[in-house]
Amino acid sequence: MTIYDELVARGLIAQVTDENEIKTMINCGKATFYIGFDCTADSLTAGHFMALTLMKRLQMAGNKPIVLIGGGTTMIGDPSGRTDMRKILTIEDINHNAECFKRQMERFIDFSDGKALMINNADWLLKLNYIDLLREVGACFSVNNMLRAECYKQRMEKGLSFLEFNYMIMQSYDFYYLFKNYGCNMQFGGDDQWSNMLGGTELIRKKLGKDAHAMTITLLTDSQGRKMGKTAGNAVWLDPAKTSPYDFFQYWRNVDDSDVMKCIRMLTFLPMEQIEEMDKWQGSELNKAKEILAYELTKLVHGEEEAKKSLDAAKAVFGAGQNSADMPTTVLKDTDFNNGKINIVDMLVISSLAPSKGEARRLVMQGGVSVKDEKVTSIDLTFEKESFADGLILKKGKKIFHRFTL
RNA sequence: GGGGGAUUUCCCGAGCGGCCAAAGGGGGCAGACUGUAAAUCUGUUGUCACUGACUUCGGUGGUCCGAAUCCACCAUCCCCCA
Repeated sequence: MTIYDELVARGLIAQVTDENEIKTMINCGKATFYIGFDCTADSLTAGHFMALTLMKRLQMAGNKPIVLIGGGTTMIGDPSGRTDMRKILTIEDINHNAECFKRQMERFIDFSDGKALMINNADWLLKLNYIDLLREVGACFSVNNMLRAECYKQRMEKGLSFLEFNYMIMQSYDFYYLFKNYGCNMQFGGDDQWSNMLGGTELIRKKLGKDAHAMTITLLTDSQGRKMGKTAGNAVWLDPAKTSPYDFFQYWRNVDDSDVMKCIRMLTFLPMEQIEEMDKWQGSELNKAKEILAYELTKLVHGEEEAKKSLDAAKAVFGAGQNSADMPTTVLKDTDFNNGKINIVDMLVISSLAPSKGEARRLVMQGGVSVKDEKVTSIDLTFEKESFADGLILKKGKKIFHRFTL
C-alpha cells in the first residue's frame, strides 16, 4: 500500500489541491512539506498530535518535513474557527511557548542529519516592512475574495479586527517564503486552515508562476461533532506536567464506542491489516480496542514505560487488586492533620479531587466517595494518621482513584 | 465624525429598585442502569465556620433605608449613518 493510499484509508485526508500530483509527490518521497504550529500555549495538545503523526508518516515515506513554529503569526492570532478574538500574547510568552513546543517535537520527529527542519517564522515576519509588504504581497490579494473565505465568515457577524484579518496574508507569505528559500512545495494543516493555505498557493502562483500544493487533515471530531482532545473545555496536553500520562491514558480509554476505531485509524501506527481485523469488534469487545488505543497513544507520547505503568494502574484499579503505586497520589503533611486526625472533606480538597469544601461535602452527601471500597456516608468521617501507613485508596465517582500516603 | 444598542454566575440567556446567589437551557459533577461506552431517569452546580454569614451581575464613583436593576464618568464590543 502506498503512503497516499494509507492516508486515505486512515481517513486522514480532508481536502487536496491536486490529488494526482500530490499522490505522486509523496509516494515518491519528493515532497518537502510544512505544517505550522502557532504557540498559543506552553504545551502541544492532542490536537497537534495528529499533525505530528502525519509528519512522521510522511517522513517515514521519505518526504522532508518542516516544522514551522509560529513565533511571528502568533503575534497576530488566527481567527479561523473562532467566534471571538484571541488574547494578545506578549513576546516573552510566545518565545517561551515556542521553546516548549520545540522540546516536545524533538522527541517525536527525527531532526538528525537534516531529515527535518524546524524554523520559526518570527525570523522573517518580524522584519517585514509594512509598505514593502503591501506592495510586494498585498497587491496579490483580493479583499473581496478574502471576505468570502470560510475562516472569516463567522467573524463577519461578530466582528473581525484588522489585525486578525491579516493572518491569512502572513500565513500565505510563510508558504511563499518557504517555497523560495527552502524548496517547500507543500503545506499541510487542519481542515480549518484550508483558506489560509490556498492563500499561499495562490500567492506562489502569482509571484513565481509556479504550483505549490496544499492538503488538509480531517479534524478529529467525536460522534457528536465536537473536537476531540478536550475535556470540559480543557485541552489534553502532551506535557506530562500538565496532563499526567495516566490521565492521558484514561482520556483515550474513555472515548465513546463510536469513536474508538476512528481514533485508532487516525492516530496510531498500527498496521492497516490489524485495524481492519479490529473493525469487526462489537459491543463490549470494543473495550479491548479502547485499551489498545490508549496504550498505543500513551506509548507514542510518553514512552513505553509510562504506557505500561498507566495500563497496569488502570487494570489494577478497575480490575480486582486495587493497589497500584502508579495511581495518582497525594502525600499528606503533618500540617494537614489536626490532633492526629484528618477529615474526609479536607482530604478531597487537599488532593484537588474537589475544588472547594462545599463541593467536597456535596460529593460525600451524594454518595460519590468511597474509601477502601466502602461508601462514605458522613461528612464528619475522620481518619487517624496511622490509617495512612500503607496508603489509603479513595475513590471519587466511578473511575477516579486516588491514593493517600504519609 | 454622528446616532443607537450591548456587557449577568463555566457557556448561552432571563432579570429592569426589595420576594436575587439571581429563571431556563447547555455543559460539569454525583446517584441508578452498564462494558472505565452510549442513551435514559434523578439529584446537584458562588465561597465559608452551610437552617446563618460573606463575595458576585464590564470598571470606578454616586442616589437610596435598600441597586444586577436608577444616575455620572471610563473601558470594550456590536449595529446604523458619514
